[in-house]
Amino acid sequence: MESRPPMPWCACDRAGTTTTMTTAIKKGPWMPEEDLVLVSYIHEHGPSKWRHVAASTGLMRCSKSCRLRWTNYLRPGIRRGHFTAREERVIVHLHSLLGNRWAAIASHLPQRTDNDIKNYWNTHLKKKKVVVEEQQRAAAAAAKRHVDDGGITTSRSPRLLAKDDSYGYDYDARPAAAYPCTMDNVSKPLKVKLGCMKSASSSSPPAQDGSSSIRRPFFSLDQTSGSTAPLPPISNVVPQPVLAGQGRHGGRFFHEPPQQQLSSIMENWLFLPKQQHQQQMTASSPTPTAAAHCPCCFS
DNA sequence: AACACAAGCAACCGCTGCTGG
DNA sequence: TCCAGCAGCGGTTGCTTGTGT
Repeated sequence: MESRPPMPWCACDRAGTTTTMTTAIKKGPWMPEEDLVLVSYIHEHGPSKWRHVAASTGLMRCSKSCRLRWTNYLRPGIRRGHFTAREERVIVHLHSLLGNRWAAIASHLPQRTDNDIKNYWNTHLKKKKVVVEEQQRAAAAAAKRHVDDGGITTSRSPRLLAKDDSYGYDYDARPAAAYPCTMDNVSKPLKVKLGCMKSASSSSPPAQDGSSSIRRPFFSLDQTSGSTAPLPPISNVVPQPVLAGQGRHGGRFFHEPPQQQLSSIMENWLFLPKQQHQQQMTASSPTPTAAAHCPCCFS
């Protein structure tokens, strides 16, 4: 193995490449104060030019760290915590199609970050997948024995299996504890770590279910919370996307509404049994246009 | 109550590809 | 056309928290 000098994580780690970064780059968990600085800067200038963000804010963080913190944690509209049954199914199906292309998968779940999905896959779904595959193998072996014995067997497509509850419990019966899409992401750690939120009771413990006990953050980037946030609509803060999934400015986190919800075609494909789906596609789309956008018909 | 182990997740790392000079 | 800089992406790490003994 050829030994190379370790590559700097990002450009601002390189000695001498910036004039302002004369001190060590800070690593590790972000402090609430840093979050505030970053959010304030992005509020003013927008989430771009990450190198300038790092340099201008005085944060001793490299540009990548700033970008990651924003995209994975501070960005408004992201949902954290419990994944719903539907989200799980989407992830499982898209992963079977796309593999570990987390950003592509995340583009169909715009409230989730690729990092979140990746973590969720690695910690939850991968294990489930192994269990399911083992069950399928066992079932297939049993069916084969049945056929060998002269019996009748039926096959089920993976899609049918997924439409059922193949994981052994009823997803939809589980409570969907939606994490509020607010700047609680910032205010919660602020409250917990600094205890500086006037609106939060000093004696109340942090929310355990992912929801926040903070009644009114003193600022918010959330459009839907109806808070008295002094910030403009996020459309003013966040530059409108170019084309989803295209290139580095593909706006993977800032998709327009068509990406914010699954398209009907995609929903169709994900959640309907295959035969039913194909019948529907054939009936409803005499032209190949719709089918051309359907992953299974397309392939 | 204390310790060990496991799980979850935020952040780091480095490669890749796009853009503009 | 080439090259440097920048941002995106996926893999990995290590810290924190939860759970069992």
